[in-house]
Amino acid sequence: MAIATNSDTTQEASATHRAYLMIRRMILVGELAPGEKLKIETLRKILDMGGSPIREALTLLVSDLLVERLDQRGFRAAEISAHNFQEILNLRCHLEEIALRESLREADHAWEDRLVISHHRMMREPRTNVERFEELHKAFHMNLLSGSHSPVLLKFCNQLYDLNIRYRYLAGKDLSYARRDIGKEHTDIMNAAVDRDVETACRLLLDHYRNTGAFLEKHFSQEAAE
Amino acid sequence: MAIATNSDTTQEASATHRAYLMIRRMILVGELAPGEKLKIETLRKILDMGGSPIREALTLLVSDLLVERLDQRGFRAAEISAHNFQEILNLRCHLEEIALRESLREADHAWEDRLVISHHRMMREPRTNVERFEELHKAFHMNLLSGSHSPVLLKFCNQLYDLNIRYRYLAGKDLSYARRDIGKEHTDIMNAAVDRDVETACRLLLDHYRNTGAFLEKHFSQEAAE
DNA sequence: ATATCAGATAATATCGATTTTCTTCCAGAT
DNA sequence: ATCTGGAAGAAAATCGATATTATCTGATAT
Repeated sequence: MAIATNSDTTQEASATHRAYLMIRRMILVGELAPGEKLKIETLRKILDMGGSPIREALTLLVSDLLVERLDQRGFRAAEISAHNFQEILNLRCHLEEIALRESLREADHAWEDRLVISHHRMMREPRTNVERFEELHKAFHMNLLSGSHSPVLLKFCNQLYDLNIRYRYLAGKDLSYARRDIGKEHTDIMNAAVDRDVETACRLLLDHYRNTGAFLEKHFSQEAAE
Repeated sequence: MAIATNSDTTQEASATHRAYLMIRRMILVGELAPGEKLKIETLRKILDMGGSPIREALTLLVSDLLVERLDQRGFRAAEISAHNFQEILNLRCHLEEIALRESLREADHAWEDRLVISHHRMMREPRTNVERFEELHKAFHMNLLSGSHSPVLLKFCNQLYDLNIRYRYLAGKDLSYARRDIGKEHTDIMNAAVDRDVETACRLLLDHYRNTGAFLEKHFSQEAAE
């Protein structure tokens, strides 16, 4: 749940956890394509470990909805679809609004600090390292909600965030933030949140998501038409 | 996702799936107490299989929030708390309302058939076999939402349903339906749903949950006071 | 030509054993 | 008396091998 700020998490911890992080990353950024068969043997060679941690990592990813399990025929990267994209976007808007309202209601001093810091870090990060920026971007959005005392709700939001970001990667790393002034949007959201202006914060947050959503949707339609 | 109507699912399928169903059941009905350590070796003997399927089943249950994984110290049944109970109840109300509205918006003929049938089966079932009744009860509630074309949302509702039912079992099998006319409540909900009366259906459904919630809450407080 | 079946092949699922990691408990030092 | 260090034991995590199950291929029958 915690958003790691340094990325060498991959070195330590258990084989299962390493496998989980690496496979998850590969699916999110599209190195493993949607629908692609995930063979244990292949992954074993890539990750250099036994089958058990691989299987366990894949099992974890199944419940993240990033991997699908086929009866007794192994695993594959989850399929994508325009419908699924819309569903994720829609659910995210619903759940994050609930979480944001609760977060602002419960928010304390520590929450405000976390929010400001993560905003600052995100703004300072150059867009050159896309994955690094996305990590900070996610941290900011999750911190926005982190005042909420609903771990389950936060878990759902976290999951949906990842599912969504995957579509963003698949649409192409470069074009994601081309047009809009993303920086200002984030700052406005943060300010409304810090002011505890619930209605404005919710409106801005949902607009933020829906705009990105509409943008990506357009991209997918173009792609489908080609 | 499909609600099995016959319960001998336990015999067929993979070892992993059997382990999953059995451990899940044991946690839901309270045979495995909240916080209880789930040792692989112990479960191996009980379920008579190797460690791998057990681990995999436990991993699946972690994402159902029915099992907690402790760093490198194995698994245990998820803890319970009044706060967690309230969170589940609250989230359920939010999510099921979203799902019900969508379900009624999209509902077709097949949905209506499913709903009526599952209602009928639930009403016919004697309360003597609690687990069997709970299965049908769940099927009814899930069918209510099943018109929705949001598999992710339905998955969340399904998960939350299980988390909630666990508290009901823990509160004591007998007293769950003591006072209210549960039958009528369900029938009223179904009728409003079939009439596509969205507002009434939502109101009745949420009242239904909140009443049961308040009842259980009272029970837990009493228990805590003892 | 198409469909069906059997054998061969490949991949998964599962097991039993090994390695690693935590926990406990006791001796010795402060 | 309390704290620290370090074995011994228990448990989890992981590996390599085996048993199962699905898939592919080609031959035969329709």
